[in-house]
Amino acid sequence: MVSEQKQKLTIKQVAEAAGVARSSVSRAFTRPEMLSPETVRRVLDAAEQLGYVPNQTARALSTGRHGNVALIVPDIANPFFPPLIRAAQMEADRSNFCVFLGNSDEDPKQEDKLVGRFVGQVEGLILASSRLSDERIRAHAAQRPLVLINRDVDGIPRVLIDSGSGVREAVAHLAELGHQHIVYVAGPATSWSNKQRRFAARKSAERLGLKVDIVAAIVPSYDAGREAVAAITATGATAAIAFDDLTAQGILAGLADRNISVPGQFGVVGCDDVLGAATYPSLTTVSNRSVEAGKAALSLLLELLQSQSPRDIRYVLDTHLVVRNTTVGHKE
Amino acid sequence: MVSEQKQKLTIKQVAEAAGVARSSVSRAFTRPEMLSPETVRRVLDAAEQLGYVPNQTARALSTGRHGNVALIVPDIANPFFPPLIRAAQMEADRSNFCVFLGNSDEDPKQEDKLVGRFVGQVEGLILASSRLSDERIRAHAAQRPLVLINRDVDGIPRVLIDSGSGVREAVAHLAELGHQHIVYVAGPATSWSNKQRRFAARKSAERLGLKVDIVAAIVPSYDAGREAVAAITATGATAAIAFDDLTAQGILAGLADRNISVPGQFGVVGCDDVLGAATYPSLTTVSNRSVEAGKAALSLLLELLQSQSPRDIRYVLDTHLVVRNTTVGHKE
DNA sequence: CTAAAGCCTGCAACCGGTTGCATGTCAATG
DNA sequence: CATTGACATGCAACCGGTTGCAGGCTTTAG
Repeated sequence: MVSEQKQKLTIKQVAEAAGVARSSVSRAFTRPEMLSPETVRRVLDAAEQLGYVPNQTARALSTGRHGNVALIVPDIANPFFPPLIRAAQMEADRSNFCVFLGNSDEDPKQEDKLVGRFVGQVEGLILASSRLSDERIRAHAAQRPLVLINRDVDGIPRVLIDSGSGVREAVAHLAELGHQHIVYVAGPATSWSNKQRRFAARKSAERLGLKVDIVAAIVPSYDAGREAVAAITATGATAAIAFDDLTAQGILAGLADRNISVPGQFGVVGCDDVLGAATYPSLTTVSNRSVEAGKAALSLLLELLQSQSPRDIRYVLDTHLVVRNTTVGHKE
Repeated sequence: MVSEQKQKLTIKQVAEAAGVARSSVSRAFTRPEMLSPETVRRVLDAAEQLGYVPNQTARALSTGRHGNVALIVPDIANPFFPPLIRAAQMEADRSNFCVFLGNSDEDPKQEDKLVGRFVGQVEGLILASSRLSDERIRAHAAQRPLVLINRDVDGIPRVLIDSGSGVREAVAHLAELGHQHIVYVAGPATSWSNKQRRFAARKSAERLGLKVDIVAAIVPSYDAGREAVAAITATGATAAIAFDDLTAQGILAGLADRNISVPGQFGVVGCDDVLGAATYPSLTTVSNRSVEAGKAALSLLLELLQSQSPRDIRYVLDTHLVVRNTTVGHKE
């Protein structure tokens, strides 16, 4: 029976109950092979009986291992992240790690502040789509093992979702459909993914002889996409590739406001495939590997914690175009 | 200049640099009013110059305050939770608290395990839509301040989103439209919200003289909703109220598969308003107060940590029906 | 001018574990 | 039978702060 004590259970009471030294109790938990099986059993029994559970904080203080990691994302509410967070969290769980979650709100200052708050209590951190400067990232990485997701900084272990491949497929797809002038609706300037997508769009459009314009949406959101439509139509393009699905969804709404039919008069492609087929028309988009990315980043971090090998790791996941109904007509 | 030292900075070095005792350094940070302004400045300068930052773990060990709270949800990827998590996290942030995030995966065992893992490192916990038994919740609440979201256990501080009010409005709305037989598509059996919604649906349907059937979807998800459609149509009802928007969205898909038009032949109402107007037709649903709930729960918890007053708090947020196009025709 | 009252600051114990080293026991070995 | 070594356990220092208490110095009151 676990008695409802006032939380006063320390290693000392267990030691007394089992008739051994405090150190033996400690070892019974952490290195039982050092003790005789008989002693281990006696200690464990006493602990069980008292309802003792080792104090994680005290342990962390003397060993330096907290069993915690931190994960910082720009916006939890952006549907790209929850599956990633979930995957990371479950992976951490398998190794009995706890994860701190931070929301930087797309703000480098806030992100910096969060890192500072977390760093003293974790063994390592993961920054997803970090908005920090390379310099700050390097500074933090010097303090603690650090893994990046969707951010490419030399020498820092990173997991990258290569949306370039999917975007190239998207451009080719649009070209095949006869579009000759497209627009890329950009996301946050500090976003690595955005740079990558913009570059891929421009590059492959040029190669295929398409004209391409860039329109900025700054913050990736439904509203930003909706507002960007004025600028988009002003370019005279006949199709848009948006930084992400949320933006694309906003664009769809903006086009509907103007009675421009999709895909008839205008084609739209998203990125990240976070909406499933839930939009109307269902969104053609670039597939997402966020679950794998979250899982990979976490296990990479744990691996780094084990072997202090500071190898330069760059793990890339490629993507593909998922064709739905915002580029090609349905039911025709 | 912050030198790139090996993390060896302790209170001791600062004490030496400033020419004071360790205790004075400690006080300079925690209770400057106890020291002469001159000393405080000297210590802070030295600390600044060395790049010293107090060790949170050591501090937690002696004070018992970790500055951490834990938040456990059944499924991060369920769009109901991210805004709630985000709100909670930002509220914690305002008080310099760090938040551990746990994903119970809808599994009581897992939830229990997570609580156990977190409890040693946090000052308090928040369980959102807990799947634990009342008994377990009480046991945990006895150890640490604990706030529930969408779970009503006597004596445990709780924040409840009263979807009952919105569901009643939904039933009235359907009755007004002429529906005489509706079905409630249920969610997880252990979910308080589910019980509440089912009860409200049944009760107000009876009062208005509608026939009501219950169909189970068990796990709230798109797929579950889609699969439930067979059972739904089998009842002969002409409208459904789903446990949540995800389920409702699945139902829309299932109905489309069967070429049943919405809202013409069948009416659908969701709950939680997590999809905005993104479905097609846009979903009539019950509004959600998850952001407020997250924020309220966190600040309630922090408040409890301050004043050890074990009052019985029950904070209720009411909801309303948001009428869109899955119940009444659009463009007519 | 002396005593009482503050105000600062340092000492040392403490939070609850972990771990290097020393000690003691017992069996294997020469 | 004495020596060596393996093994099990205890001692005490340490992780990096916090805090009750006491002492020294200055200020205020008598």
